Amino acid sequence: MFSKTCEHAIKAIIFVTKQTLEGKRASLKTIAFGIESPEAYTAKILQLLVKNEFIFSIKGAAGGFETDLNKMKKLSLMRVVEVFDGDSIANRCVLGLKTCSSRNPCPFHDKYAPVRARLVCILENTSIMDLALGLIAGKTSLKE
Amino acid sequence: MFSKTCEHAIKAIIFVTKQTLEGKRASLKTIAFGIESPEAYTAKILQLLVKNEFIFSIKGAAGGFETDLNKMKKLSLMRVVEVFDGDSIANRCVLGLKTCSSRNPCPFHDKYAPVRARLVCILENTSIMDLALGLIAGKTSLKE
DNA sequence: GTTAAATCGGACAAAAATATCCGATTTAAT
DNA sequence: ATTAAATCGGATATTTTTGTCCGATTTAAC
Repeated sequence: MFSKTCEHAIKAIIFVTKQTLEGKRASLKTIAFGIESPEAYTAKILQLLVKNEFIFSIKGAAGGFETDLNKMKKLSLMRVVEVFDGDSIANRCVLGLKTCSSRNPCPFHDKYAPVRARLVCILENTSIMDLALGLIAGKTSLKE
Repeated sequence: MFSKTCEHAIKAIIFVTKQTLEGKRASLKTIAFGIESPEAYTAKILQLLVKNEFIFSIKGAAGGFETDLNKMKKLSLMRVVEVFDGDSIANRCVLGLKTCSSRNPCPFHDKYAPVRARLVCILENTSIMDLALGLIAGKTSLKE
């Protein structure tokens, strides 16, 4: 559903938010270990999260990454997904047709449309904070 | 959602079913043109469809591909997807965790589970014949 | 100021997915 | 039997995605 890059990004921002909630600054190493993703690749993804102002970084000794908790309450999963995977979740035809729409639908369009609408709705109404809180509560996990 | 290979496969089997409904045998060329997919790649995919007994091929001059219409009434989209993409649609964790399940969920698992269940239900209850009939009725399209 | 821990950014590498090529084989039509 | 249209199957090529490397830069701590 999401690209691997997007998966890493989602896990990373949830992890950093969790750390911030716990009063800890998260280093690249800690993050990569915490979400079981390759360190170098994770570094690249964190840079993108910083560039998009989803998280911020502190350079120098004892530096790392943090989030703005109030921002995370408002930031939807949808916004993060859009940055990494564009609008493919919401718009791309499941059979790959360029011009597929309700006016010119592919054979599966009408059956899939309500599922997609529901998915988009959930993505828009789920905040990163929601996901981080579930993690802190021990109800969910980012690792095997 | 589906791999490109799976997309081509779905379009191909719908197209062949439409042709069979119209009393025409479909050649590779006709199919590739009709679903706007690369000819050589489509040939490969048709072979897989044949091997899985979703369609059958007639060799020699004036040969091509056909489907068993009664079979297409019963064949669900889900079965086709499973052959090409495995059970990833129904089971793979959206964040890529190996052991994600309702017992050990990733942060998004519980929110996504009902959407996935609905999707699987629709895939299982949509037959290839359903999709081919929509195409014949001119309500849907396989090309831009 | 020096040091060391950390991010930053661009080039590069590996792996997976997508797609092509081409000769071999089959077989319907004549 | 011959021909020609078509599938079959394995090797290969291209493209995209995923992931790595490494030197440059920043900056907090001492």
